[in-house]
Amino acid sequence: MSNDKLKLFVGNLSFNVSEQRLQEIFEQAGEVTSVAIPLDRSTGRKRGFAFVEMGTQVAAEEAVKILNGTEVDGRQIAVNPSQPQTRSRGSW
DNA sequence: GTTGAGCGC
Repeated sequence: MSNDKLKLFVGNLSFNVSEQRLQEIFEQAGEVTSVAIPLDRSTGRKRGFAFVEMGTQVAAEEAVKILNGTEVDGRQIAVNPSQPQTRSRGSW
C-alpha cells in the first residue's frame, strides 16, 4: 500500500544545498509544489534538513524511491514522507 | 548534522 502524504522530509542534508537546488532534484520525480528549509528559530542557522511538497502523491513516492540516498554536494540525502507537524500543544 | 512554523516560565 502507498498512502503517504504529499509532504516529504529530507534529512542528512548538506548545508551547502538550497531550496532551489532541492526543487530541481525533486522535479526529477514529479511535480514539485513547494520546497522549504527550516532554520533554527533560536539561532537562525540551518539544521541540516528540509521539507518538500509534491503536486501529487505518486510524485512523492517516486521522489522517495529515486532521490532517497542521492548524493548531493558530497552528502547522501534521506527522503521520507513527513510526519504531522508535531507542535507541542497547538494542534487543537 | 534529521520532523518545520509562536515557545518563553
